[in-house]
Amino acid sequence: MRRDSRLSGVLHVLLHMAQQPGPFTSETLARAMDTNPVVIRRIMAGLRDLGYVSSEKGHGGGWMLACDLSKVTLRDVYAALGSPSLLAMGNRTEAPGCLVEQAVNAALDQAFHDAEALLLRRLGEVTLAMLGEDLRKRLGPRKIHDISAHRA
Amino acid sequence: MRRDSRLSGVLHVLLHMAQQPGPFTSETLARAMDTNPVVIRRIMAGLRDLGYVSSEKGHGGGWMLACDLSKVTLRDVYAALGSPSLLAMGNRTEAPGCLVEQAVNAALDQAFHDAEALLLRRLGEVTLAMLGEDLRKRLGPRKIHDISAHRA
DNA sequence: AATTATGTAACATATAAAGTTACATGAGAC
DNA sequence: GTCTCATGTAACTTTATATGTTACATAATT
Repeated sequence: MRRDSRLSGVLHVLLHMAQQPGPFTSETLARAMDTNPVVIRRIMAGLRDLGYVSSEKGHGGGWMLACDLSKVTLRDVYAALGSPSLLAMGNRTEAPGCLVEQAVNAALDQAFHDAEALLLRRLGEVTLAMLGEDLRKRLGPRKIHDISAHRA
Repeated sequence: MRRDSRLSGVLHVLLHMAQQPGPFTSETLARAMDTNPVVIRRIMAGLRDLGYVSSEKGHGGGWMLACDLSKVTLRDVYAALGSPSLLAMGNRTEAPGCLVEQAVNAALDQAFHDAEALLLRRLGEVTLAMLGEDLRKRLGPRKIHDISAHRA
């Protein structure tokens, strides 16, 4: 597939989890995200390792939030995914012998680095709690739908 | 392959072309870039359409620079490639009905947009002539090698 | 007319995200 | 203790896209 949407996906999951008590099975979360339970487990694994969520097996098991939402930023979540590349473009050759290519790389690297740094800074400025606040504003009087409720 | 290296590649080509008189065949440029002539034609097509380079068929034909290098920025070259996506990440769903996902998208979009804008601004600040200047500094007393000269 | 070079379509390859299947493991229900 | 539910994970499939390659048409020079 084209662009990496794991960050978008996992944030969607976390924000849903913050709206109602857990736990949530991978099955439930996958249904809400219109994807596969294994995909959910895959993207949640990194967050569990860092203690942002916890998981329990067996009856009554599933995923639970395990962090202070005001302490975790989008950048933290990004890091939990393994810090995948942010930019779609890169240099043709990383350490070229050709001086011409070195000049090109130097110019591009600076621009790329600046853009990556800004993006990381912006992600670091937004906490999960802030996302939740924004969501409440969008909801207004409406009530969030219960993602755990499902038709057989 | 992983990251888009067309911008890096085409800049490399242009900077080589600026170092010696043309024209250059796709074959010559491909050899210098360690790639295929068709790849060269493909990435040069957009630049030709915008008048940055010209191409001639037949004997003595090939590619020539056709612009003032101090007037063309890296951003212009990027645009000539068709402005491919800059970021490797994106939203899972562009226009979601889910308010939760809308909140996530809004936060990510702002960060993504800021980073893209900065990258474009940086690319717009560097002209091909500036790249040439930087190259001359790197070369020092050395002479650039003639990419047209090749062993049979 | 032969040669050289671009222009382009069509096909092949490589990589990575996303989706799927299969099965092992652990925890509660009975 | 056994059954059921849920995660953990490996392996495989699918899809998208950049890149590489082959083939051949077209145009310009010799």
